[in-house]
Amino acid sequence: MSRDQPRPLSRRFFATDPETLARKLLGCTLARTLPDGSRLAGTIVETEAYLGVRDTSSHTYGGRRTERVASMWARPGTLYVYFTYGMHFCMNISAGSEGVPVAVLLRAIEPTEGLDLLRAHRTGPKPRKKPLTDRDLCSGPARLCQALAIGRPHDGLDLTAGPVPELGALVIERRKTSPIADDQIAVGPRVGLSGNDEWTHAPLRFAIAGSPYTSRPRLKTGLGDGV
DNA sequence: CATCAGATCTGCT
DNA sequence: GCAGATCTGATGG
Repeated sequence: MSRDQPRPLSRRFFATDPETLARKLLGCTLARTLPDGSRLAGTIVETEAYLGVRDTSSHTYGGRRTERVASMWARPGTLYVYFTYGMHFCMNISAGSEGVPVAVLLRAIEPTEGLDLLRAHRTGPKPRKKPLTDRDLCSGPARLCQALAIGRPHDGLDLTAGPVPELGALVIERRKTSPIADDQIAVGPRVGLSGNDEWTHAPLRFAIAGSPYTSRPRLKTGLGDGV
């Protein structure tokens, strides 16, 4: 409440191939304002690219176009939120161009604002055996969504548009610092895939090298990542 | 730290 | 029916 208004990125920022977008997003601030005005934010530290119709691990492999994946086909900058494993949500941002179903999965952020509320969202009503550490708050695609209170209603949200009264706001803020250099980005295979082809092992997972806020399994740079 | 089962539901075969 | 872009708590080293 006591900060500048979030400055969303333009459509142009998202209108690129998913690998490029996955790299560009690293270091950007993901800011969420709840309907009651509370502000939550964090720095994006881990992403994955999903390459669409040719990518066997993409939800749109083979040109699949069902209601569920409609947002991946939408304009770049559209939020694609899907429900999985019976209890989790994961959020992606569509990339490329309208009609080209590629996207970037947000896998982890370093929490920077609203830590207490992020923790409350993650903990829920039941007491925990061991309290969540800051590192546990947003280090995983489903954790991230739970902490930021992102769910089914947010699917299809336009990240380049303003806030929605009932849903609050969600924006990627224009970066204050220079982009993360390629030699500071750790690259590896995507997480949680069950296939066993070239796409399963393709280096499409990106993280800020050395960040302690990424999800497990940790990524090695092979270039001295400082951890 | 590593591995494993269980939770819980939806879209598609 | 069944597998799925996951997470948690428990167990063993």
